[in-house]
Amino acid sequence: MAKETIYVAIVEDDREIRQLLTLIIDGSPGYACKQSFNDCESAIPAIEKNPPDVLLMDIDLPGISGIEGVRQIKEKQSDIDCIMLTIKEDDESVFESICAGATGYLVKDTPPVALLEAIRDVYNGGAPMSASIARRVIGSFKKPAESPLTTRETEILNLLCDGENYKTIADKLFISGDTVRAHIKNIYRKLQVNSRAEAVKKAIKNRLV
Amino acid sequence: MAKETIYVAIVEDDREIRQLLTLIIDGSPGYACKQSFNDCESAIPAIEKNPPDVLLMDIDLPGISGIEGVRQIKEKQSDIDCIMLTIKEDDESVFESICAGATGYLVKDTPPVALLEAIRDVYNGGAPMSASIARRVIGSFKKPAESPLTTRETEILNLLCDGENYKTIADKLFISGDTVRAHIKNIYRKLQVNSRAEAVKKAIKNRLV
DNA sequence: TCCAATTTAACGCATATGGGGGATTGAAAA
DNA sequence: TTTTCAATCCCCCATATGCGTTAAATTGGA
Repeated sequence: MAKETIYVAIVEDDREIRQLLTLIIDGSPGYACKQSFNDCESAIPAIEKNPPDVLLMDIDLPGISGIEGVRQIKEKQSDIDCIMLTIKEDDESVFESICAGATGYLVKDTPPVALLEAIRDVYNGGAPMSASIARRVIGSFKKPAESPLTTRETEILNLLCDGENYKTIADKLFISGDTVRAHIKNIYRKLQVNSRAEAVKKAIKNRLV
Repeated sequence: MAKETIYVAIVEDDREIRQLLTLIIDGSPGYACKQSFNDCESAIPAIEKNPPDVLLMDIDLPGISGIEGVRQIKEKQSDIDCIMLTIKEDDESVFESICAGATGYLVKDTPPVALLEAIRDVYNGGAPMSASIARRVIGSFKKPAESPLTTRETEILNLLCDGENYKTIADKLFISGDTVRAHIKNIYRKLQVNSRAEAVKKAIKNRLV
């Protein structure tokens, strides 16, 4: 399995980096750089005609961004594994890329051997990420330690998120509807919202539920 | 930096695996197995007194589960990096573990060298994951390709999630309030909900917004 | 070219919701 | 001991919401 050649395509606007990447890939047995491009505009139609196994995509490109490029390519050719190359690893770029369909995310100073490993990894069904990026992704799942809400309020917020109305919440908690209303008023005040929809949104986004 | 010794603790109920892990770790320069335990009940107080750098936690334990164990340990000692060891890699276990505070997630047949790498990686701020698990985590960010909603409905759903009322939605889209209501009825039918709260919840959870 | 889906629009009605006010109890903190 | 806060309960009221029903214009395929 590790013997077959993985075909790679590169989209990178810096000529030196592009040539360096091509050299690394073509110079390693089991890897071949099929195509390389300056920008998404030329890459997208060419890749559609001649799809690689793995695509290395620079995130910062003139014209169509790497993120948008991945989005368009994955739309049509979901079987191509895309690895983003980046210098900036700010949250937005990382998560936007992932949402767009990227399966790997490497910082540009990744050493050649790690780059080749990442290509192999993504080809074999993995999702290679630089250490700090993996930590960031994992971290986005953790719920914030402290909530401004009391336990009772959190309990009610949960039922609120399920679309229960005041009466059914009251019945489930064995309290009066007016008490439920009182709690909900406090919840809204603490979350700084003034409707159920906003409360639900904030609750889910902030992982209060 | 790579010279200092990383102190590891192990919680694993299978005696053979536990001894094997201990041997691997203690037999490798730069690693030391500080403590090992059968179960969380004995591990939690001991770890609190004598905290390791990295904790290897079996997910399937009698009594307190590995996930719950990590939750309790991270509550008090958030600086300990926890790596889950597992045979099952079903979605619930993976995501529950991550939410509980685990930063790494390895399948049990991970080769010794990869295990040591993972320990080093997590110690250096990474988040080591087996290939299939990383892919799963990344995959959870991708929005489902097809939504049952039309573009107009999605547009309205977005405003709905922001807590806008019918009138303001109507104004923003330059249509009548009744039309907004009509769209929302269709949205509710397609999402199989019957309140705004449920719609918002489903929209966010299914990444329709 | 015609059908199906989408988008637009309207009316009536029962109920849920959100905002305002005020009050009591018990427990925990200062 | 006093005071704060959580949790409980009550009232009024304007408006938003959800449901049923109907129907036009538009659009995109088949």
